[in-house]
Amino acid sequence: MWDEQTKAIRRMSTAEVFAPERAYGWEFYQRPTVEVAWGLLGAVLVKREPEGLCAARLVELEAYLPDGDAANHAARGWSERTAPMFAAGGILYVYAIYGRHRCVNVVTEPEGRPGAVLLRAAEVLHGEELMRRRRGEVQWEALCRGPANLARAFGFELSDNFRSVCSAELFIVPPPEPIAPEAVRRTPRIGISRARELPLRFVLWQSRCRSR
DNA sequence: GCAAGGATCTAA
DNA sequence: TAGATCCTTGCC
Repeated sequence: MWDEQTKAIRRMSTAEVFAPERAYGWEFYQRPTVEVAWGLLGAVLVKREPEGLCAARLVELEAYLPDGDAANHAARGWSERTAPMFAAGGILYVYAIYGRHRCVNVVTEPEGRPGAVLLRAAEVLHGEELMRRRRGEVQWEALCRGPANLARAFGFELSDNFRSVCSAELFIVPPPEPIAPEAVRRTPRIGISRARELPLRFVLWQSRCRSR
């Protein structure tokens, strides 16, 4: 069940898809969170490290807004944990949840406005072997399915807080072609108790890597 | 269906 | 400083 864009992107060469010069810059992230979320859907997260290159196409995201969003960790103001969200967009906010897990967000909006986009699922394009070393023997579809699984496959840790997503080692490349709005389904966010009604989860519905 | 388990927040 | 909470996962 491949959609056309997934097929297209898998045909492209490593150099075409994973070039840092094609990546989003600071100005992209320092905009309203929902706009950034739209721009990140179908985009490719790339992480270069000594052990190898990891790349995956983002297919499921959640927006956490700076205003009127009780589910945002930063809704009750600044804290040590949420400090990255108050910085200018274009860095990571990583937090621990339920003991063993990590969740990775891309910080949005200008400095002082705590917005973020949670990375919930992605289709692996490169680095499958390295990800399996971290995740164990799971199917390709499941490598980056679910926020904590994505974080683990990419090797993100709490120490990656404040890390730039506009560097040569970590960046996000826009989709080769615009995402058709009808390919996207918006739903309430997963696992939250407050602000359940807001349709801030964005899913490329055809993807076999979206969470269930 | 629910336990595991760590960091953080809140109330005291 | 104790107790609750939490943007989850995988095993029962």
